[in-house]
Amino acid sequence: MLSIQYIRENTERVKRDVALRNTTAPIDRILRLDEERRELLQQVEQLRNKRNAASKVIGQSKDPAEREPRILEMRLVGDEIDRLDGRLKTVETELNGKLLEVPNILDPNAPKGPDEHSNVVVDVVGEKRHFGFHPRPHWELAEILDGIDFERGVKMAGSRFYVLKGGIARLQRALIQFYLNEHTRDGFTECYLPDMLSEASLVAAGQLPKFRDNLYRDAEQDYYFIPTAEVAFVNLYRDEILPAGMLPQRFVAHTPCFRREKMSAGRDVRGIKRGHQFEKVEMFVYCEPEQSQAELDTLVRRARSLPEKLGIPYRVLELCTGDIGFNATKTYDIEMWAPGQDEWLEVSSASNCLDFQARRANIRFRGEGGTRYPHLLNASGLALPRSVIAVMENYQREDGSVEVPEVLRPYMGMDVIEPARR
RNA sequence: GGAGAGGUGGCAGAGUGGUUUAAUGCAGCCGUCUUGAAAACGGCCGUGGCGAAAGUCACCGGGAGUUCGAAUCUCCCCCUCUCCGCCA
Repeated sequence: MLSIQYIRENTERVKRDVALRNTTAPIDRILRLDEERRELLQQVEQLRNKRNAASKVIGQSKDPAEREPRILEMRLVGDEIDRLDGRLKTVETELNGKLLEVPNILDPNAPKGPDEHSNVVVDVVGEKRHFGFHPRPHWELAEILDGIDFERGVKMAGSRFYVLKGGIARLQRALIQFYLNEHTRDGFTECYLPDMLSEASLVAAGQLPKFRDNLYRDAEQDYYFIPTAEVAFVNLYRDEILPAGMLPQRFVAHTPCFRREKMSAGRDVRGIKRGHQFEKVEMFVYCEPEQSQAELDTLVRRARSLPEKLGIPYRVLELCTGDIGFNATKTYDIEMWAPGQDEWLEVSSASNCLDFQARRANIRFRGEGGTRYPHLLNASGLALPRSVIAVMENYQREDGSVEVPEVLRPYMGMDVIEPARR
């Protein structure tokens, strides 16, 4: 969240950024509540001070004639404190609730625009392969390879669920291994994380209260299924003050992700591009504020190195103000080319969230200039089922077999995923 | 799931209604002494809110209550540990 001080002192900037995001936030209401809160706070504290002093005198005196009148007086002061404090609590509760609805400020250099159509392509890398035949979408390849069982996935769980089999299941595992090894080799610490987190953790990471509709949760207990490992990483150091010299901290994890999405009937219905459950390898960085821009650049560079090593064409997008997520100030997307579907697939989103999540999660560090909020960044590296799609569609051969990219062969133990024998 | 014991500052550990603005020790920082270091001695040594400042208020796992006054008493919840049961 933004600090109330920041909103108070930079009201115009905050309002402008909310508008640029093409959303709304109760800024004026927040400012009024803040004013009321400070007024009540001063009154309550003045009365408390009075009571504390009187209570001390009462405690030191043994003489009932001196004690009784003071006790009676303080009883009244106590009632007044209760009354004002009750109002204060009400005001604070509403204020804090409203503050959680305000999105992060935007990087001033972010391209302006109302929605994803205004995102800017900043780089396109790699030659789209020329096929001597009409390239198939991955679901057709999957049929030839007997690699994805859509019908039984639906039978077991419902629409948008599937089963990966044989070489394709192995391909996904190989990609996970490859990605994790790339990151751990360069010093990222691998983590195995909880896939279910408490409500407090979802609030801290910025998923709640605004995005409740997108989350799965346990019906009886306080467990939410993570929509991304980012949520877990934000909470790793929740309510902590990190010792001096500990930053930066760079992590990576492979987790499943669960997202409750309103699936529109005609869109992305085929294949494994979009589901309620998918795998992802996620990078996450805690750093000092001065370093976050450089860390974001590094994360983007890392993410784009992966399609490069896989030999798959990709492009880099800089998200416009209307498409940048609630928590982020600046975001780059990486999209892999999928020739069978004839579209670009988003496989990574790299965001700098500044101190927005650190503040929500109450994470600080000791550094020069005292105790401060670190900056938090996240980047996929990369999303799995879409990587699987990209490999299948880019490396397909006319008979429907799929060549295994060079870098994955040690993990696959094979050079080609062959068609199933009928 | 059952029974029991606990949760106090970076760590250890006092404190069961009022001179506690949480004792004391360790660790840490500054200084004195010293050629230097150690030791000794002195000082500092949690987080946040409000306030121009002086200052003040809050925080002893979380919440509610009793009281003029709560770390301390009552209730609810969370978590940790030990034993038992179950389980991968």
